Amino acid sequence: MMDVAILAGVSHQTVSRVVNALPGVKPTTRVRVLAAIEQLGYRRNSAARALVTGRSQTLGVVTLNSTLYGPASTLYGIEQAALESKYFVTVASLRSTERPAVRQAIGRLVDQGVEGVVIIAPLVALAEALADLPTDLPIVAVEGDADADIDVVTVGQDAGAHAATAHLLSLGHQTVWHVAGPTDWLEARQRTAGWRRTLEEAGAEVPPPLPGDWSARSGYDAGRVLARMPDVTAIFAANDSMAVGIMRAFHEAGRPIPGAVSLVGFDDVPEAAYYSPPLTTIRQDFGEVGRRSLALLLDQIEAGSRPAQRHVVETTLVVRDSTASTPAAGQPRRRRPSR
Amino acid sequence: MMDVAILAGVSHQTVSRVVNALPGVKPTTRVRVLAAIEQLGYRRNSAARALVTGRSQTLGVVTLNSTLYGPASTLYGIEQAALESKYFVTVASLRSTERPAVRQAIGRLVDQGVEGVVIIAPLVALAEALADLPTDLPIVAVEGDADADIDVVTVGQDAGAHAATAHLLSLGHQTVWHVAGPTDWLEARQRTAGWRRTLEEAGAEVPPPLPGDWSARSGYDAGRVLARMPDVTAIFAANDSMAVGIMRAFHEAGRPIPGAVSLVGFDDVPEAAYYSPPLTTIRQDFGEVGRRSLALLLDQIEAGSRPAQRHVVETTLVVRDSTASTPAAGQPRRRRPSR
DNA sequence: CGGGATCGCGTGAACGCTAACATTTCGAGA
DNA sequence: TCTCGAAATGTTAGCGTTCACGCGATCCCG
Repeated sequence: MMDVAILAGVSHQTVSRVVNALPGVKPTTRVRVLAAIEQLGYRRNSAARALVTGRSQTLGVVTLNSTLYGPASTLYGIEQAALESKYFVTVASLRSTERPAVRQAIGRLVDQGVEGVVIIAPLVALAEALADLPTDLPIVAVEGDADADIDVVTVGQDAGAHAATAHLLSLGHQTVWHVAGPTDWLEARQRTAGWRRTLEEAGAEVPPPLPGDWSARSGYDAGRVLARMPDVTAIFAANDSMAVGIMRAFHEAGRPIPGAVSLVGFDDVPEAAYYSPPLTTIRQDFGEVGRRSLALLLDQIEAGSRPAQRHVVETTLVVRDSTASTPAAGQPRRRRPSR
Repeated sequence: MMDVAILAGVSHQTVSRVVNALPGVKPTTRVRVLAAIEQLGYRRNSAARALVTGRSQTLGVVTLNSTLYGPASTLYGIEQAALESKYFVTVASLRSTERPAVRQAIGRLVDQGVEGVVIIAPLVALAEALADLPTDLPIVAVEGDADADIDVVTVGQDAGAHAATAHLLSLGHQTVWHVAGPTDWLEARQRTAGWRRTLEEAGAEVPPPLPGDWSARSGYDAGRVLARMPDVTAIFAANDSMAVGIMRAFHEAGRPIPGAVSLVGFDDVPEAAYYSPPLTTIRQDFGEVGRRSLALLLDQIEAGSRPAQRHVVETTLVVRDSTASTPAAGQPRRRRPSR
């Protein structure tokens, strides 16, 4: 910066004013400084700036497994929104779902000097892990516990699960079976709860949910069990990947979907419209989740402490071909993928 | 730090020595300092440290669309490896595939003070964009151009495409059709090239490749075209998502896979084993790509300038049920997903 | 028992920038 | 022409570390 100042024949402070676009610099000197900057290829040192201003222009994102469609999409949404607001995003992946792992990840980010953190780790254990955290650190939890005293952006899991279950019931199914996600994920619990509530309200029998871990493999395992049970006519899978496994298992068992069994997934991954059959599912707007999270986080950073807020991003039921009315209406509809 | 020093009755420099685990501190004073740190909840300021050391402990990752399975997995691999080496990872997504967008993204990261950059943006335009970059910035390109004078970690696209095509030919197919990825992606070009080479070497006819954009939708569109052509018996899709769309189109057309047509994908996404039919595909080890990229980058940072290196991560052909010998051998095999 | 090597720790400066204040320059009105 | 205030620019200090020294205490060996 000093070099630029000398070359432009001004003081370093004036250079600072120019690079920060502060007022009070005569246009002629401004261009002179700009020219010097250009000539020397000067870039301001962010570390020095962060040191003196106390702001790093960096946000942290803690994510459990950024390979899954949901977290990856949310991360993408956050990053795009951060770009708009001139913030950087640094990521920290969790190695386990244990409480110390969460603390450690956040600790790492704090050490690096992030101004705030978004946690995309919808774990039950998270609420506890957040308890013993520096309270002055702005935090937003995606899919976090509503009871915790922090900002939360959440997807309408309950409403989504309700929509899925009600859709199946409205098609005439006596009840709906459920292949659940891992029980230490809040989303999984909420989807299960929404499913159960809907069945109870409809006076339908509530069969035991089958355990899954989001993977197609676990869906397949659950599907093999369900395919052996002749009275199963409707299934709500807690995500699309498991639905794929279920479809596979039923295909192998010779029980057509939706001919014999109707199936609803959750997520609406980009491929969902092209599965065989095209999958009826609950669409989540992950991009919106990312944007809202960031907005909330920036608001906290600006405004300082304030009452915790809670945003809900609603889901959409996307009806495709994996659901049909019962009793099986003869030949399955065959139509082109809708989307 | 000064507060800690005073509380422990030492100088700030001794505190620095303790937090950096440098030798030359008597064990008794070390514990005293540690106690003071604990008591005051001291954390060292990374900005100050970065300012004086000139090292930010931060790496940048430029990615095109971190929602796709490949980039997301690679990013995950890089982050995990960076964690091992005590580095942070900040991400910068590209908004377009244009050359200035790449420069801008890297510029952003440099402004933030990253020590090196991994570019996961296998674009043809990338090689050019890299040309006018600060040469002293350590860079590794994932799937970058081999001709460029930078480190490259690449997947054996050509070998993978060869394996896929040769597998189909070995099953007795006269030739293999190809649904390609976007032409501005290097990977897409290389897969197409490997496919073409294999056909030519085998003396098979080379049909025109159909264009795609990685999405299931584009695969479906291509599949609808191919399904109308009775002489098509084997297809190589440039990724698994497009293969899903192709499967859908053939299903609708009443042409069974693998009964009438054999299909091979590329990537081996986690769901591939559970599609209907389970998809024969080329597995890519994205985690390994991430690890290697990071190793190369750290090596550059340590060693300074050195001749550009080139690493190839090989692929594996995973044979499942979407491929069969021709002429169609009657009933398709039905077996449980392998994986 | 003396002297040099080693150990343990402290002092001062510097990293590159911005905030706060001080100073100069300039134009307008009396 | 002089005065005065606003605009433009400069000066100084300090952000929290680490680095390069320096200095006294301790140790070992002849």
